[in-house]
Amino acid sequence: MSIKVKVGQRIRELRNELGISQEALANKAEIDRTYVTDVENGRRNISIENLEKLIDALQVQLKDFFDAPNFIK
Amino acid sequence: MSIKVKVGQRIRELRNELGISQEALANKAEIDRTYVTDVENGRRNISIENLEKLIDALQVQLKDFFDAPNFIK
DNA sequence: ATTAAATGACACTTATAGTCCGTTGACTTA
DNA sequence: TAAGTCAACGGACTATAAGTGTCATTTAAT
Repeated sequence: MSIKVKVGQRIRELRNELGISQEALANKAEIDRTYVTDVENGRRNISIENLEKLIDALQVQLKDFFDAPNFIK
Repeated sequence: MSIKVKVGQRIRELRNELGISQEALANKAEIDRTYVTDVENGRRNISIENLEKLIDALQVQLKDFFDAPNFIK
């Protein structure tokens, strides 16, 4: 599975834990609503700056974002 | 400090631990040498796919890459 | 002091990241 | 009936990352 898909799944997982919509997350992270949809569905090769914005909005540390079974090799 | 700079510093740190040149790392990750220079110096907003290539080449897990004082908020 | 390896700086093209407008369909509540 | 929220998706567009070339500078060894 590609890193894009893994990142998307993890973002969706954490967003659902927060109980907020894609649009709410997008607004919080100050990125486009349609872009969040694409990222969650593994269609975007997101840059580190936008990934940081999303992870901040999801209120987790970078290291904890990547501390999930999906990312371990 | 921006995430770009932090990522660059961390890559340089891990590369030095491995004791390899920028060019050797670039070859391992199948990325251009000058691109690695730019990333290490915080001049590139790297994508998750290229970051994964570099982290793989540095032989660390994503979560361990971000488990450094620089990245903790 | 000269050579060679390693790194830095930066301009440039092309590929694609990311935005903005909208529509559609599934589901929910009134 | 609607009327609202939400996610998925498309098309057109703009901004910028990817990728490369070239020359300058540093560093270490001879």
